[in-house]
Amino acid sequence: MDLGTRYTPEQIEKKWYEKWVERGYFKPRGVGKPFVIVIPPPNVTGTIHMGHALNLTLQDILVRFKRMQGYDTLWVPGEDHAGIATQNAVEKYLESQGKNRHQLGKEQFIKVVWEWTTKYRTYIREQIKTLGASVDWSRERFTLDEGLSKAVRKVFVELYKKGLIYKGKYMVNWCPRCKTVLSDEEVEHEEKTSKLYFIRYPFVDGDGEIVVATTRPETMLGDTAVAVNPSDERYIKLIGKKVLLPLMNREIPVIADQYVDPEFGTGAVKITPAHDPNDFEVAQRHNLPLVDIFTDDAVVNENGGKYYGLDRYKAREAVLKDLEEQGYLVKVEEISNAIGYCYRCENVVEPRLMDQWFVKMKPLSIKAIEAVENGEVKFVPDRWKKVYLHWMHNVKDWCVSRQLWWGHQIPIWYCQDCKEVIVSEIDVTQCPKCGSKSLKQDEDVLDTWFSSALWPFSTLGWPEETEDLRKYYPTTTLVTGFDIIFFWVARMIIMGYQFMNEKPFSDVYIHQLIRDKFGRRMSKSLGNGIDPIEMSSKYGTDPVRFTLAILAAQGSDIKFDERYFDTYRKFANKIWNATRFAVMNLEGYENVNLSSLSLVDRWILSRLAKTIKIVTEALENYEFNVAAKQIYDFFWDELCDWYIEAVKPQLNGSEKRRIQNVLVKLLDDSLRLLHPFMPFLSEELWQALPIANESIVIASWPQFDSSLVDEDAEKSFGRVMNIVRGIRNVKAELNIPVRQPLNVFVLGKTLTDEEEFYISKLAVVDKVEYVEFKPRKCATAYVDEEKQVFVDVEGLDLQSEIKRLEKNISKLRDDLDWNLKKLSDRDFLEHAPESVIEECKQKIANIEQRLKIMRELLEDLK
RNA sequence: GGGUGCGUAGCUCAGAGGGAGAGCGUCUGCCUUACGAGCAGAAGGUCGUAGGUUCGAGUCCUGCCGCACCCACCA
Repeated sequence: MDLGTRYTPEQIEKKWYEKWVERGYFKPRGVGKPFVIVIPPPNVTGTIHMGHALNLTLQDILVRFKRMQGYDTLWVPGEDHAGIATQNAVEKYLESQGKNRHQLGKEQFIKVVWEWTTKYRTYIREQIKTLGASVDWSRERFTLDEGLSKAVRKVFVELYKKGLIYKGKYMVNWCPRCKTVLSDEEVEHEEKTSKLYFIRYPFVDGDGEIVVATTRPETMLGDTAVAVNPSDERYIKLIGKKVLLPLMNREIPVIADQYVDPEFGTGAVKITPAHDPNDFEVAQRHNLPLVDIFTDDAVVNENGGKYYGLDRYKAREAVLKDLEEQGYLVKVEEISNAIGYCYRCENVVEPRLMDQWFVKMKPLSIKAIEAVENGEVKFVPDRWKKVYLHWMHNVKDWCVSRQLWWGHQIPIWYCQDCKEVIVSEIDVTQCPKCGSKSLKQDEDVLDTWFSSALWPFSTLGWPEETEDLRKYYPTTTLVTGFDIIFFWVARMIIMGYQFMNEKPFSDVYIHQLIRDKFGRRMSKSLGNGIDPIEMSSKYGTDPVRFTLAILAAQGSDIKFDERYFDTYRKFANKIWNATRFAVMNLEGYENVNLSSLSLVDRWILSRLAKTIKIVTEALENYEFNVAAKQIYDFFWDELCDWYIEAVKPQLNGSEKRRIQNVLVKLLDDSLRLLHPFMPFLSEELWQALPIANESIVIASWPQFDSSLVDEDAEKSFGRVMNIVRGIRNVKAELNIPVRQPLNVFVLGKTLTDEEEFYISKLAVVDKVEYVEFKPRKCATAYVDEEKQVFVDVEGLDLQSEIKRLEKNISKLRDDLDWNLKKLSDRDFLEHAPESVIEECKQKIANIEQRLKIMRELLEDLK
């Protein structure tokens, strides 16, 4: 194969993916221990963003790693119908066409959404492929496909029959823009400075007034009481009196309720039962009437008197204006309070009293709590366990009905004649009680997360008892971001135990969220998003993946800068060229055993063995960054900068054959280690190696071979590296061109032939001479207790050399002092472990020896 | 009001009990039998702050100061 001088991702990435799919590599082998991941299904609203890219990359790294290790790996792909999000996206699209969903009607609208969905699913699929994700496309699912819809209905019906789903009238979160209720999790709270208005409510009997404080003056239109704390001395006498509600001229009572905090505001609260959860509860306790003043788009309704028809903000202005004019507004203060926003459209959520469907969570949470507490389901990093448990312990009933058109319609039918409520997994056409055919299905659909909660088993075929379900449930690992722990992870655990009687997965790896370089969330509105597909075509998919992996430390977010990609594109190029160099030199390669290894061979193979160990262990512990860093350092610093450089001079000699073998082994194993991170590049280059077979995708993972660990070689070559660095340093600091060959004198125990050889080549040395006395007028390159290395510099500037030596001596002396101090400390000697003390003594001996030598050298110069 | 995470080189971040690391940036050299997307060398840090534990603390504990996020029905 002919490798060009540059790494060109666009040329190598196109050709492999389809080949891999065609050959069925991404399907489970069917033998071995299963390793199963279900993808967090992307929403069909649009495109994949950087967070998906991170998510997909980490999953793919695990899957490819496990596949190479011989597991029966399965990664199930799919997409989520994403109820509100998709409906909103399509509505926006319609709007751009000058239409709205009501004009189309429900049936037609849903048709449009399906077309949209089909289009975006195709698009998302392409992006997942672009990123190289080794998912099994033959098992792709969609949360609204037939099988999953069946699962949803079955779950609903069963929960209903067990009394775990009920319908009831409660205070819910209403989004006036999306015109649907939301679960508590779907409301995002943000701390804002608001105005606190103090309003005068005069007593009916004309005897004074009571002042209430509120942030929402417009809701006074629906006030049905004023509440004070029963123990509040100031107001005790007023309890039971009636005030005249300003603007509305309604009489409402002053009541006493523990809920009121005497410290806040005036200690008197206006009670608007239909528009505030607390007020609602107060009203329940005191049998107060409810006055709903808003329509479903948060416009004042007919209960709002003259304000009828104004939206909530206009109404607020109008109410304030009138209050002020009529002298009811006492004062305005600024306070900070949390305001709830719809997580899909960012409009302010309106609390509303409505009849909705709920899932009773408490009984369902018991197993889900137990499982995480006893480690059956493990969070990584484990601090998320606390977050999960805190939520689960305080879980409230889950409002699951949505007033949307896009989603799983609730499988409940109401008989129009006998009012019977029928729950059924299949469509009902006749009332089982009265036989009437006049039935109406509940209009609402289910929360999109209801179907997501079933994902780990519904995708494997449940409720059918499929082979896949039997074999691949429970799944192994879930990889996701912390932003959906409550929405998704928690509910999957609940449903897994409820319907499969088993956990949905063993490990939950929670990765970071990707933010922009200023730490802000990437979003369309900020325009700060970085498109992974664009990055992929700009830098290559492999560099993008590697970048994401090496940034994936177990922190809580990644501040992202596009420049990172450049670093790892360079790395890819480095790998490309190192392999190219090797391949260029593999003339007449024959696969023979590694034998009679040279020093540098033994050194690099020892390093390789350790690298394999570190990378394997890191991946097993989800330490993606550690694994990636190890590969990077090993490949670049050790393999390229030292091994290949050391071996170059021998490539045309008699050593060639051995070096070829070592090089091939190094590249073979390195590319295998690299494969989960850079699948395309590793495949392309691996195919250029003489030992390649079908595909690196199905090649085996390198095994740690302890027999290759060679501490002597590491020590010996380590010294070679230090001496080489010393000589290079002399050259650099004394302005001698690196390539200029110089003579080197070695005093003390001689170097081995091999050491001498590598030093000569790597440091560009003309001649190494062993001497019995210190040579004069030479620069000191290296000194240890056994060896001293000097560089013969023509016209050595004594002053610079003295300076160099003095600098080194002073460093060494500090070093020595530190160690001496330690060793003279009785406490240290008593408490520190023997090995540490021994090490300290060793150091002192070494330093003293070196110091002595260097002082002599200095004297000599002076 | 509770909780979590983070303050380490100019920038972005690793490191989690035995004398501080990387990438980018900066400075100095270099056409060297793959790679200038490269090679060699160097400068740069009392590891936010004050205490504590320990023979020994970026590393463990506590307080404080900053930053970010999550949860919570005080209008």
